[in-house]
Amino acid sequence: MPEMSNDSFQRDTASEFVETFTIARDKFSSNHHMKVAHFHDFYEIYYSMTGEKNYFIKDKMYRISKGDLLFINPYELHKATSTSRLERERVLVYFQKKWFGTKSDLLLDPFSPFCSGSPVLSLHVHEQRFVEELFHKMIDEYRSRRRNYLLCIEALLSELLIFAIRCNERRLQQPVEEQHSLHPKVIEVMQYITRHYEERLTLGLLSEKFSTSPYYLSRLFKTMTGFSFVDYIAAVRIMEAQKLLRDTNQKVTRIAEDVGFDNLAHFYKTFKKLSSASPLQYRKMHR
DNA sequence: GGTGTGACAGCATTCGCATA
DNA sequence: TATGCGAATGCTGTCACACC
Repeated sequence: MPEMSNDSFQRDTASEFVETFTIARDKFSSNHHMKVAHFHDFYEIYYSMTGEKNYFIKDKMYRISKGDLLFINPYELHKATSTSRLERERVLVYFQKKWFGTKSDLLLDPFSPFCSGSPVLSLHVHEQRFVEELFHKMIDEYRSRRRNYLLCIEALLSELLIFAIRCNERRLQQPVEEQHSLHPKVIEVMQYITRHYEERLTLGLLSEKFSTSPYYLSRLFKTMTGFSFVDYIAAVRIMEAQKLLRDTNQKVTRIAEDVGFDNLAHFYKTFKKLSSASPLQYRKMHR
C-alpha cells in the first residue's frame, strides 16, 4: 500500500457543504467524536484503516473496524463513537449526486450498498489492498489538480462503486450476519419520535409511555446511539424542517410550528446549530 | 410583518454513584 | 439489567431588540 497524503478538512459537523467531490485521509485520537447527531445533503463513503468505532446510522448501531467500508446516503442521520483508545485512521469521500452525472445510476443499482443490505462492507485483505489503491489514486488526483482530474476521479469512484456492488451482491446471496441491533426499547422510542416529532416530547412523557425510568431511558439511549435523547429529537425535527424548506414555500414561523418547536427563537438557534445556516439561507442554498 | 440574535431564568436532562 | 438519587450541565422558553 503506497503512503497516502494526510489531507484533512472540516469534518464531523453538519456544516459541511460539498459542492462536488471531496476526499481526505486523516488520523485522529480516540478523543475525537462527532458532537451531535449528524446528517448532510451529500453521499458519504467512509473507509476504516485502523482502530475501531461504533457507527450509528438511521436506527442501527454498527461496529466498524479495519477494512470496513461504510456507505451513508444523503439526509441519513449518523454519528460515530470510538470504542478504543488507539489512534484511528480513515479515508472519507463526500460527493454530490449531480456531480456524479450519468454514472449516478450506480448509486441506485439494486445491489448498491447505498440502497440494499447493510451499509457496511467488511473487506478481505486482498479486497482492502484493491480499495486502498483506488483511494490512493483518488487522493493523488485530488491533490495534484492535473488536467481533467475530476474526470479521472469520477472514473475511480465508479470503479469503487462497481466493486462495492459486486461485493454486496455476493454477500446478499450468502446467509446474512446480523448487525449489532439496538435495544428494543430504544428502537421503539426512536420510532415513536419519528412518528410524533411535531408533538411535545419529553423524557418524562416517553419513559412513562414505554414503562421505564427516565434515568434509565436517558442512559440507555445515550449508550445505544451515542447521542442524547434531546439531540435525537432536535435532529429529527430539523431534518423535517429542512425538507419543508426545500420542498415548500411555507414561512419559517409555520415550519417551526409544524415540526414541533413551540418557540421560534429556539428553532432558529437549533436550526443554525445543526445546519450552519439560518432557515432562509438554507432554503436559498438548496433551491 | 417576518426573520434572526442575545441575555437570562427555570427546569429537564445527564452524569456519577449506589443498590437490588 | 434496571432503577433511584443528588448535583451539575445545558436546553428551552421568554423577552427585548435589530434588520430588511
